[in-house]
Order: sequence, then C-alpha cells, then structure tokens
Amino acid sequence: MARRKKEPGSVHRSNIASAAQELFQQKGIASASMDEIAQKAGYSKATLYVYFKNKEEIVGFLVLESMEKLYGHILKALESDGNTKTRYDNICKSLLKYQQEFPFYFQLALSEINIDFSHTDFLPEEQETFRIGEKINEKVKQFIQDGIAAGDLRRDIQIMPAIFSFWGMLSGLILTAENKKAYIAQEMELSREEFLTYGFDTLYRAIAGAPENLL
Amino acid sequence: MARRKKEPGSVHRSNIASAAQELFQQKGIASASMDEIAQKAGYSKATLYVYFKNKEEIVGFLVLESMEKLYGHILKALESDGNTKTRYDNICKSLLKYQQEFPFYFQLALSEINIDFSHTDFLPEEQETFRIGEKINEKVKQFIQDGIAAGDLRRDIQIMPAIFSFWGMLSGLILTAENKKAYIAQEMELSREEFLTYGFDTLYRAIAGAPENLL
Amino acid sequence: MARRKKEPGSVHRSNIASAAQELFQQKGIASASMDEIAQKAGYSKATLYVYFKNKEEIVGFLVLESMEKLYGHILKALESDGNTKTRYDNICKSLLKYQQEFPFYFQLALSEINIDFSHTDFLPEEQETFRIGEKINEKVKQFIQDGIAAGDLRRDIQIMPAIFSFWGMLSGLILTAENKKAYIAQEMELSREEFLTYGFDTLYRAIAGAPENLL
Amino acid sequence: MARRKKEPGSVHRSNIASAAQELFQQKGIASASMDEIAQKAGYSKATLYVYFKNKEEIVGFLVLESMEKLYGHILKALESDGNTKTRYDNICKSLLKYQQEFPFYFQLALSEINIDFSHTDFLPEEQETFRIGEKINEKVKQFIQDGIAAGDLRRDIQIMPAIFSFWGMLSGLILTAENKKAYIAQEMELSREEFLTYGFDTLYRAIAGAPENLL
DNA sequence: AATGAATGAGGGTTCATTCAT
DNA sequence: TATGAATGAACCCTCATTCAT
Repeated sequence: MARRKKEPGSVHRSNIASAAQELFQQKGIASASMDEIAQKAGYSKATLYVYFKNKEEIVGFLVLESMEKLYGHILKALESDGNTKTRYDNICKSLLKYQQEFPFYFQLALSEINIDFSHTDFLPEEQETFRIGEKINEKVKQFIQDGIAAGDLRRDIQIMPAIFSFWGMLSGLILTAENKKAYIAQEMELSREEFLTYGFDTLYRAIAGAPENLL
Repeated sequence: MARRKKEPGSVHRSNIASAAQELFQQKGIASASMDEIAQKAGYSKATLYVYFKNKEEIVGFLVLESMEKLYGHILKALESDGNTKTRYDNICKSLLKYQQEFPFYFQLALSEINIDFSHTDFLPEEQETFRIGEKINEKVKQFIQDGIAAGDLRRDIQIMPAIFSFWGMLSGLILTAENKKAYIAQEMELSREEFLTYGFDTLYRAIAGAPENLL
Repeated sequence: MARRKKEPGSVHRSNIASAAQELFQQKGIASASMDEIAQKAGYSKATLYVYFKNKEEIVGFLVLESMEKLYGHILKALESDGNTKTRYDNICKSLLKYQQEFPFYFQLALSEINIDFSHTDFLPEEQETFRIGEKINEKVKQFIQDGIAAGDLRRDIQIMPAIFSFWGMLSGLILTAENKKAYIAQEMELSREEFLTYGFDTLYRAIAGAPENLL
Repeated sequence: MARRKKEPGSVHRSNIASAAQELFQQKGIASASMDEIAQKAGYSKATLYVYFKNKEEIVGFLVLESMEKLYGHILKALESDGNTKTRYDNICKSLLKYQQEFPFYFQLALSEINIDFSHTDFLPEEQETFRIGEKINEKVKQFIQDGIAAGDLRRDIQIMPAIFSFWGMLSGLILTAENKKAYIAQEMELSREEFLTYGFDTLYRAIAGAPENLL
C-alpha cells in the first residue's frame, strides 16, 4: 500500500478505533481479530501497534470515547430548560442516541460483570471512564433534586437508588427494544420509537409526583 | 416441555453441559476451551463431540435448559394465589433466582444482539428456546389481565408492550444490581436485596392502578 | 499428512527433540523456529505442543539428554582399569565424543551465562541437569584422588579448583579445535585429532607428578 | 591499526555502537532490539540505518572494536620487560581484562561456530577483525620463541599448536570462572581471582621448562 | 461408545528494515 | 543528515475439530 500522508497521529488512532468499533459490534471483542481491524482500517497490522499498545488498549480507548460522548449527550439533555418531564424525555433520548451510536458499548456497560472487579491495575483509560461515569451520576442527581423541588417528582424518592435503578431499567429497556426489534414490530403494532416512548412514560409514572403526594 | 426419556447418553450430555456451564460462568464462553470442559466433565475431549456437534451446541443446550428452569420458576410464582402485588413480587423473585442460578445466561438473554438475527439456520435447541419464551409471555399476559380484572393494575396498560418493557427493565435492574454490587453497597446504604426491592416496587407503582383510574 | 501409527509418546518426543537439536545447532536456539522444527520432524506445528509444553521445554529436554549422555561417556571412560594417563585420555576422548555428538550443547555448557542465575523457577529438567553435573564432578574427583594415591598426579593438586579449571580448559580447547578447524588444518600441519592430542598432553603435564614431587 | 580520521559521523557510529554494546551484554544480541539501541543511543531508529547497514554490521563493528582493544592489551602486556613468567601472567591478565570489558565478545570468540564458515561474503569489519587476530598471534609467537630462547619454556613446544591450544584453554578457563562464579565461591573457598591464578599457574607448568629440559 | 493423537487455521505481538520528507 | 511513519514477515502459541481405532 502506498505510504500515507503525514497526518496527526490522533487521526490514525481514530481510524483504527473506528474500524475496531464496527467489528467489535459485529462479532464481539474476542472474535474480532487484529488482522481484520487492520484490514478494515486500511493499515497494516503492525501499524496498529504503533498507535495502540495492544488490543486491550483499543477497547479501553473506545469505551472511554463512548463514555465521553454519553456525557456530552446527557449534558445537553439537561441543559434544556424545559420542565421536568421534558428533561426526563431528553435524558431518555440521549441514552437512546448513545445506544444507536455505540450499540456495542451500551451493551457492554450493562454486561461488564468482570471488568470492574477482576483486576486491580486499571489502565488510565479505565480510570478516566469511571470518573466520567461519576460525573454523569452527579448531573442526574441534580436533575432529580430539581424535579423534587419543582414538585414534579415524588418526595420520597431515594436519590442514589433511583439513579442506579433507572440506569439499569432504561438500559434494559433500550436493549430489549434493540434486540427484540423484529419481534416487537411483528407482534405488537409498534415501531421501536413507540415502544420505547411507552416504556419511558411508564417508568416516569413511577417517579412522578402523584397529586396526593403534593398535598 | 416433556423431558426427554432417559436415553443412554443423556446423562453424559448433562455431565458435559454442567461442566461447561460452570466454566462459561467463570470465564465466558469464548475463553472456556473444549479442553477445559472435557477435563472438568471427566471425559476425553473427543467424547464431547460424540454428545454435542460442537461448542455452539453446548451453548444452545445450556440456554434451553436455563430457559426451561426459568419457565418453571415463573410458573410456580404465578401459581401462588396471593393478590396481584404478591404475585408480581414472586415473578420478580423468580427472575432474580434465575439470575442467581444462571448469571451467565441471564446476561446473555439481554445482550444477544447477534444471536437472534445473524443467522437463519437455527438449531433445534434455539427454536425450542424461543418456544418456551413464548409460553412464558403467555403466562405473564394472563397475569396482567387478571390484575386488571381485579382492579389492581391500570386499565390503560397495553399488554404486549408492557410485558416486553417489563422484561427489559427488570432484567436491566437485576443486572445492574449484580454488576454494580460493590458500588451500590458502598455508595448507598443498601444491600442488594434492599436495592432490588426498591427498584421492583418503583416499577410496580408504574402499573398499579391509581385510585383515580378505578373510578 | 497421513495419521501416524500409534507409537509410545516418547518416540515422538525423541523425533521432535532430535529435529530441534539439529536446527539449534545450525542456527542457534533463538533462530530455529517451531515451524521449522515441526517441518523437520515431520509433524504439524501444533503437534509439537502436544509433546512439549513450549520451546523452552524442548531445550531443557535436550540439555538434560545431552548431559545424561555425557555422564554415560565419562562413566565408561573411568571404568577402564588402565593407568592414570590412560584414564585421563579416556576422559578427554569422552568429552570430545560428547562434543561431536552434541556440539550445540557442548558449546552451551560453556556459554550459559544467563541460564544459571537469571531465573529462580527451574524446570524439573534443569534441576535434573544440575544434579547430573554434580555426579560427574564426583566421579572426576575420585579419579584425581586415585591418581594422586597412585603417585601419578601431583600431590599439591587442589581437587575442586582442578576439576573446574580442567573442565573449562578442556572445553575451551575442544571448542577451539572445532571452531578454528579450517584454520588449524591450513596453518599448522595437524589434523584436529593431532592438535587435540597435543593439547590434552600439554595439559596432562601440568598435573602429572614430576619426579621431584614423588620424593 | 591506524585509527580512523575523525570523520563526521564516526561520533555517531560510536554512540550507537556503544549503546548496542551495553544492550548486547545485558540481553544478548538477538534480544536487543534496534528500537532499544536507538533509544539508548538517543537517536531515532531510522538513524541507525544511516550509520550502519543493519544490525549485523553493528555486531561486526563491535567485534572489531573489541579485537582492537584486545590487541592493545596484549601489546602492552608483552612490552613489559619482565621475565617470561611475568610476561605470561600479564598476557593472562590482559585476556581477563578484556573479558571483563567485553564479556559478550569474549564469549562470542569461543562460540562462533557459525560465524566463521556459514557465509562467504565477509564484511570488511570481519576481515579486519581476522587480520588483527593474526597480528596478535604473531606477537604471541614471538613471546614463546623468546621464552624458549631464554630457557624458560620447554624446547619441545610446537609453537602454533601451543598458541591455539593456549588461546582455547585460557578462554575456557576464564569463561568458566565467570559463568560458575557463584558455584566456585560457594563450593571452594576461592575468589575468582584466586581460582584463575591457580588455573593460570597450572597451565604455565605445562610449558615451563623443567630442569631436565634445560640440560 | 469412547478416546488418543494429530492438526489447520488463526491469534496477538514483535522487529528489522524501508521510505518519504 | 535525520526521522516519523509504516510494514512484511515471522514467531510462539492456542483451540475447535477430526480421524483411526
């Protein structure tokens, strides 16, 4: 292959990561080979090792990248100065958008049983990823507190449990919508969006302040 | 589903599958080698291929087996003649129990992006698994209809979307409780059970019939 | 390739080791690839790993094997009930024979700077190799003591230093005869055997009891 | 040999070679990568190829350099106008000093089975190395002839065989002292120097003129 | 039925070397 | 001259799978 034009190294990292991302999605991390990644990215396999120490680092990079994007989405969702329900919907949409962009990492976030606790020597990327997760939680916490203050959310919400259970439930919902897409379309008469809207609204009801709570 | 007659060989299938199950749990499907499975099961590696066509078939067998167990659990949960909330709680507990018994397959159920749609030549086991899923849905549908009839659940519930979104949300919740176990214990002051009870109850509120709906 | 007839596994180990031995000789350990070894031995590369855990184990096996052969040679050399000089000559010839059979390991014995001290987790083969070395020293020690008792060797010989310095000097001599073969033949008018005889005899003079020592 | 004029570039060759030398010593030629050499020398990897055709040439350069140093040592050892034994001791010490300075090349000199005969297209450096070896032999030859003339060495010494066998034996001795250092210290009660002195003296006895030879 | 033996295909990684600038 | 960038070619090793018995 012809030698490449000189470009900032980060471009190559991006190219490689992007190819990897697609393959990871299609076949899973373990089954996507460095050979394939190289081919898809248009580099020689050895070149991959110029830009990433090893396969693991590619994964770490992608997870971090996706987490940063998620953070961006959430941030934007919360900036909107609509009422609580509107902002809630925005958060849900952010999550959904994130899942569309990074289906693989979305899923990974739910299933990474081992990643958190199996090893103790975390890559810098992993630590950073964790830190961003914390920042997201912080933002959501604020959102809930605002919602309660505004009288839109139930007063008896326990904030941290709520955050985590919502994170789990929303993720599970979105993932189901994705994985059972065909089934849902066929069995019900709903598009994925309609199905998800139904789910999101259902969930909102669980935290929304009922009239009697406002008394 | 009718259990297979005790054929010669079915014992061996069980032994092998059981060993595989343990290993899959510990290391993931990809990382558990046929060598290890054979060793753990106490057979020669070649013998595995007498009882299973290949590794994939072992996975399929295990998924089916776990699905059958889940069906059993759900069945028992619904048999109880308590009121709607009690039966709901029982379903949640069944799901949880299933996750405890088969953490690996539970997780798989949520994340099987590829499995459903990537190939068209389904193994018999996969088809059977699907069929059992349908049966479970059927049961849950009945439960919801009963709940509505009894005035315990909202009248405006759309049954099929509700089933699927609940399945997704509950799974996501349980998985989160599992994966963020350490984090939850540390950050909140809740045990996993308490966290899950909180989540389950929150979700129930979303479908429970509010007073005004009963009029 | 056609499947092989069932043979005791040790045959295969031998075949592999033997091929490896030749290649190590020709190109050095590092440069001889498992691929080449497999090809030369007439096995698939993967088969090598059935019989040896890894490349290192092949080396260990060969070193041990060669050491055992050396021990055998030395033993036979000393059994001869000739006088001291005859037995000395026999030892030298043993060493030479060993070098002819295992040129690579002979050389390795002199140059294994790293092997002894760089790691602490010795393979069983390595430990056994060491043990045999000890046994050889023991035998040679006895030989020298006999020689002194018989009045053939100097009384002031310090046994252990003598053993080690002789081992070093003889090895160095033999190696030189091998490596400078062409040069020696051309520059002097001596065959390798004559050259070595000259060297062996020279060295013997250094320990032989001079008349004045016998008084 | 006349030193090269200080050309531009020779400084860089030195820097690179020097870094390589250290690494070769620590890890062996094969295990020291061009990357490491470049880093240690403070150049870019590509720059190495400006000053050396390839890795092999670096080795050749270093061997030659070390040979030149050895020649210098030997020269100085023989210049001393002591008696024969003193000059002999000096030669031994030179050799030892050389081994201390260039352990790696010292060892290489003994073990270069392949280097001499495997290829026919010698690098200029290799040819030069060979030429210096010849010059050293010449010097040692003169020394022996002087010793015989002085009545210090046996009259029946065959000069060329003696030179080569001594070279081999001394090298073997020194190498053994190095490689079995720990073992020698522990098993005997000798420091390396004492051990070597014992060996050197033993060897001297083999060529020293015994009284009866002087008659 | 059960297995010992063998292997093809591939996996991640390293490294000496080259080329455009 | 000096180098950043890129890569072909290997290398060691693993593993699901097959076959003769």
